[in-house]
Amino acid sequence: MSEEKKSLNFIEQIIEEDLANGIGKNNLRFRFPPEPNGYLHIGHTKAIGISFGLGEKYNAPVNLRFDDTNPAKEEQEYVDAIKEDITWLGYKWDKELYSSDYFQQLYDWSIQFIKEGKAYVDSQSSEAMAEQKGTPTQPGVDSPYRNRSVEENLDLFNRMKNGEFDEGAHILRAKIDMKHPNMLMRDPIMYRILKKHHHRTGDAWCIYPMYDWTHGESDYIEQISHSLCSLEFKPHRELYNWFKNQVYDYSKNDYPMLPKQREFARLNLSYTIMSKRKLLQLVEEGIVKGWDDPRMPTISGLRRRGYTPAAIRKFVETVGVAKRDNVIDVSLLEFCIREDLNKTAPRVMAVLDPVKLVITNYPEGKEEWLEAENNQEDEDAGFRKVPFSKELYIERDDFKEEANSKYFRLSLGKEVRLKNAYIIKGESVVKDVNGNISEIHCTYDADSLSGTGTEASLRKVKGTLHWVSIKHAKKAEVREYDRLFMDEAPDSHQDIDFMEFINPNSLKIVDAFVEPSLLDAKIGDRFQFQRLGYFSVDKDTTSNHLIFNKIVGLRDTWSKQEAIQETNKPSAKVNQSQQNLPQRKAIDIIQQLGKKYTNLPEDKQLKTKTEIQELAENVTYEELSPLFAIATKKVGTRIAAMITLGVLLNKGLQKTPEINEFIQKALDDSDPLLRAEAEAIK
RNA sequence: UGGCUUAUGGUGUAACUGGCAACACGUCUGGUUUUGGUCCAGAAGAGUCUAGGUUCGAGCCCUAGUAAGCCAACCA
Repeated sequence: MSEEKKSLNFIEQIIEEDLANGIGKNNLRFRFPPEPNGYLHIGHTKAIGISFGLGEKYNAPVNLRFDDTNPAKEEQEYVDAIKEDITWLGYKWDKELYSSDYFQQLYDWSIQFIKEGKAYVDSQSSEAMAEQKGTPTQPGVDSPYRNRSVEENLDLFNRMKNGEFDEGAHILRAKIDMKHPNMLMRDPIMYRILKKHHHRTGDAWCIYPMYDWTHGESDYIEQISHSLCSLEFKPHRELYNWFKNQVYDYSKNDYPMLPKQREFARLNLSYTIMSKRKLLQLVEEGIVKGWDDPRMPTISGLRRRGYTPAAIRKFVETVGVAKRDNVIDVSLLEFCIREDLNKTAPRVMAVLDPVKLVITNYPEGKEEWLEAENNQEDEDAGFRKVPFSKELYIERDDFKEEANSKYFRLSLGKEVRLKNAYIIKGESVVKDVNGNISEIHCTYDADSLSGTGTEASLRKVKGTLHWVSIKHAKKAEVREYDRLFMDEAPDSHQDIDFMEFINPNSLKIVDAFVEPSLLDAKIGDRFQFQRLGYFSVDKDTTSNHLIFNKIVGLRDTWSKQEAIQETNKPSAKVNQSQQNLPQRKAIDIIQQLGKKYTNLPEDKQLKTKTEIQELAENVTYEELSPLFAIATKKVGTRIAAMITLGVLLNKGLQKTPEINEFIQKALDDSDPLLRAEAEAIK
C-alpha cells in the first residue's frame, strides 16, 4: 500500500523512457565488464551495484564479462578473485563471458571492414602515428598508408594474424577522420600484434583487438540494452556508436538490438585512492601486506577487515548515481557498517590497554560466573556467562585519580558499575618508580550485582566500565587500523606524489585481554567489544593465537567532547580558538545575520543592526572586501556588509575604488533598505 | 587555441510536464540507557556558480560568462 515513490536516478529515468517507448521489458540486459588485471575495489562496487542493481530491479539478466583483450596484463588469478568478490557481495550473474570468446567474430567483421575500405593496415612506428594524430586543439593528418589497396590490406592483415610480423610492425586502423574534433575518431587502432600467451585462448592469436573495437561489439553480440560505464568513457561513446552502426549493417538479422552506452560519475572516497595501478604500488612496495590487507579499499581488504556485504551494498545505494565528480566521506561507509553490525554483532568484553584493578573487599580465591546479555538489540541473541574475580583488568583510559563531574568513569572516591557485575568505588592507587599507575584498588558493593533486582543493584551510577578477570582472561592480538593516507584526496595533487601522504601509523598492534568465551570464535566472526568498537577474527588466527581486526570504532561523542575541552582550556589563546572551534569569525556571523535581515520585522532589524555593528569591531577589511562581490540578489548580505563597512570607515578606513563602487551599486539598487544604508555612509 | 561533461547546506543525492528547496551522512542540543553505543525528540547549516532575460512565479527554460573534470597509451 505504501505509495512512496522513490525518485529515479538519471539512468533509471532513461530506462523508464526506453520502456515507455516500447523497448520491451524482456529485452533489458546489463553487464559488468571488469578487466582481469587487478582486484576489485570499493569504487567498482558502485558500478557493480548499478548494473546488478538494475538487473534486480527490472528482473533482467546481468552478464559478467571479462574484458580480456590484453594478454600482457591479464591473469586467471584476477578472474577468480573478481568472481569471488561479486559472489560475496551477493550478486548473481546470468552468464560468465569473456571478450576473448568473440575474437573470431571480431576478426570476421574486420575483414569486412577492410573489404569495404573502412579499415587499413598502418605500418608506421607508434611515435610517427602519435605525431600525425594531432592534439585536442590541432587536427591530425592522414597516414601515408591510409590508401593502401584492399588486396594489400587483406594480405597484410592475414599475415599479421599468421604471426609473420614482429610486435609493432603493423596495426589495423579504422578509417574514419583524422581531422575529427574527437581524437578517438582519428582512425583508431583496431588490432595490434601481441605475441603473448592469453589466459584463455592460449597461443591461438597473435593479434589482439583494442578496447573500443571489442567492448561495444561484445555488448552488441550479447544484446546488452544498456551499457553503463564511468564518465571518462564519454568521449568513447561516439566511437562506440560508429563501430556499432557498421557491424549492425552486417548482422542486424542475428543481433537486432543496438546497445546504448551511458556514463555515470565514478565513486571517490575521502582519504583513499582507487587507481588499480597505485593500489598495486602499495602492495609491491610493501606498504600493505597484500591486496587483502584490511587497510586496502579493495573488496577483499574490506572483507578481511570485517565489513559485511550488506553494509557495502547499503553504502553504494546511499551514495546515489549522478554525473558530477564527487568525494564521499568515509564517515558514510563507517555509518553503514556500524548500522549493520549494531543489529547483528554479539557483545563481548575485551581490554586493549589494561591496568590492574584489585577489589580489596572481594574474597580471595572466589570466582563467579555472571550472566551477560549477548546483544540487547536482538532478543534472540541470548545470554552467556563471564567469569568474575578479585583481580581484573580495566582500560587504562577508564581511570583518573582526580576528575571533574564530566568524567563518568572511575576515579578516587567515585562509584561506577562494572558491566554485568558490581558497583565499585575507587579507593587508592599503587604506582611504580616512574609514577605510573600499576594497580588501582577499589571496594565493591556486594549487594549491587547486576540483574539481582535488589535495591542496591538498581542504584544509578554515572558510568559503566567493561573489564576482564585476570585469572580467566585470554590473550589476543588486536590489529587497529587507521586511514592509509593523511590527505583527503591523496592522488589529486599535481605536484605531490600520493605516496607522500602515507600514514606511517596506519597499523597498530596491541596485546589485548579478552573474555574466555572468545576462545570459540571462528575466523570471520564479528563482535562488538563493548564500549570500543566492532572487531572480526582475522584469518591469520591459529588454535593458540587469536587475532582480531578492528573493523570500526563505536561512535564516540565523548572523545570529541574531550578534544573540545582540551582546546578550551584557559591556557589556550583566544585567537587560536577562533580557528578550530565552534566559535565563528565575526564576519561569518555578520553574513548569517545578513541573510535573514530583509525578512525581519522592523524592531528586530534594528536589534540585528546593532549586533552587526558590534561584531564589525572585530572585522578586518580583508575579511569584508570579498563580500563586495556578492551576488546582487543577496540584498541582506549586502546590507550587512554595508553596515560593517560603515563601522570600519568610522574607525578611519580610507575609501578605495572598490568601496566606492560597492556603495554606488547599492545607491542604484531597488531595495530601499540597502539604499538607506549606502546613503548613510556615502 | 578545440571538443565533451558538470555546477543545489561541510559531504552525497532529491525536488515528477516551472509552484514553500527535501532526504541521508556529518555537526550541535535535550531525553532514555548497566556500552559516553543504540534508540527517541529537536536545532543549526543552502538564498541552488555569476550577470542578464522569459514568466504572476525559475534550482529547473533562454543568453552570456566563470570554475572544475575528462580527451593526444599498439591500456581498459
